[in-house]
Amino acid sequence: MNFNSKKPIYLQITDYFLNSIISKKYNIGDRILSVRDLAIQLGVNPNTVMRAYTYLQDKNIIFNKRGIGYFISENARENAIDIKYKEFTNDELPEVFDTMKILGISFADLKKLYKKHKTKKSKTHENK
Amino acid sequence: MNFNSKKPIYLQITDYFLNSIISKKYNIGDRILSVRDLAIQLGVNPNTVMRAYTYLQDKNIIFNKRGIGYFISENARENAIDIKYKEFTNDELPEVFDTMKILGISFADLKKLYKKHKTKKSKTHENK
Amino acid sequence: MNFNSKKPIYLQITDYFLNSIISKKYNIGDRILSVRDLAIQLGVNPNTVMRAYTYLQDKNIIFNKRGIGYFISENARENAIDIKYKEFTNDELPEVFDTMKILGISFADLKKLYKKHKTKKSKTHENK
Amino acid sequence: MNFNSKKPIYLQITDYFLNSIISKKYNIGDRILSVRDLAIQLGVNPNTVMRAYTYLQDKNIIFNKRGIGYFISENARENAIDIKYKEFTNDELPEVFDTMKILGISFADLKKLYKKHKTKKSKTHENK
DNA sequence: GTGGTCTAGACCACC
DNA sequence: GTGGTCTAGACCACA
Repeated sequence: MNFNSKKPIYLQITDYFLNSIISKKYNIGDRILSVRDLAIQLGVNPNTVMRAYTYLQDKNIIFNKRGIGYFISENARENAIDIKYKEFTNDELPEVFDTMKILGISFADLKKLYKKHKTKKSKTHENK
Repeated sequence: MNFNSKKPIYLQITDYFLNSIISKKYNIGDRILSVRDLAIQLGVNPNTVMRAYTYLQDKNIIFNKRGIGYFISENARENAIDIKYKEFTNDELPEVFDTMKILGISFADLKKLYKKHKTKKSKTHENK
Repeated sequence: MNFNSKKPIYLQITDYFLNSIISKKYNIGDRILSVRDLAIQLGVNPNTVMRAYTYLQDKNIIFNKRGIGYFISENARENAIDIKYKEFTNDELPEVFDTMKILGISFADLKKLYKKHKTKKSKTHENK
Repeated sequence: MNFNSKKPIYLQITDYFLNSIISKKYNIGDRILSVRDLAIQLGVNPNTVMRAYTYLQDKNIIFNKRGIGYFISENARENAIDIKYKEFTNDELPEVFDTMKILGISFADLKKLYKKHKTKKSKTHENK
């Protein structure tokens, strides 16, 4: 993870977990890194990681076993998808659609931009 | 304008001007409200309005006649469109497309959401 | 406020606000002390207060006006009552009832303890 | 025993013994499971069980015969009741009564909640 | 070893 | 002036 200056680090951490859970990199019951260890690995203060974990626990994505660590919750994937989807439809999309209207961008235009984006992505993959 | 959104107020103000200029509510040479007056009208700190005006002046959207006021610049519309478009393709869209991928939302799904958004909007208009 | 060693300080702060809102010491729209000021007044670190405020904002008890401060939310009282009531019936009460059963304390006994508690309270008030 | 509750595990274990002794599931002189065995049975760290046993020994509920094991003490039941009762009247009850006052819950309301709690309990038993 | 709370203090964006 | 994020580091309870 290399941090995007824009978003707070702790939210980038939560995002990493949400995405990883959705794409099944983490599965129910998996233990995740301890607060300290993840902090060291990310070169970040434990408080920052703690903040991310607290958020995820609040949203029922992870849970804590006392003195042992944090684990992926039962319905983590469903909850993660739910959070992401709400964010998407309530925050991201309306903004995009409004901008489209103002700029006079049609849905057909959007499709072109979509294809361009996909090819760009795949190229960056090739270069690795 | 909703000042409790996540977006800084001064950016919401600049956005209002960008949009208004693009949709020709303001035209070249028009005088806009003084910092003071707009601040009062919006119930906002004059510093905040000042910041928006400075931003717009920086981007050649408005210009200042000392002691007289702020006016819409020559190429305001072109510049506004340019700013908006860059923001759209560089910041908003990639984020949206990435989220789509993670959530497994197809472009066809997006179209449905687009239509839903349009009908919702028009309904709110009718109700006014 | 003088802090109970048992409960975390930040939760005692949230509790103070919940109780104050329920008993109408704070009303909708009231501004509450700034993070810094409350921290100073309580002799506590601003982070601790911040934590309490973040919690209350999450629960829709208070909201933030950018750069201005925190204010009591629209439905603060309802939400506060809801939180307290759930805590009461889900956490506190079952424990009490279970203990009663184990110790063989009847509901009539409980009433006596209730009256005793009330008279004790009123006495402490008289002594002030 | 639910080890994810807010209560420390070692206290949940002591509670189990206190309750069992009060309800005469354990009697004077009975040997209880070794630290090791109980730890295995509960899927818990031996240190945690040890802590519970130390606590109980401190309170004269159990005693240790070196090299042999832990046994129920002479006045275990009286002591257990004493501990529970003090905890009940000094800690649990005042909290409950205070919350009642804040929420405007009368003693009559409490009775309703009491009845509801009893019927709920008996139903869960039936379903087993 | 684990997390949870807290302090002291910094820096930043925003109003 | 306001809050928001972050660091560094401490201390504690718990397993």
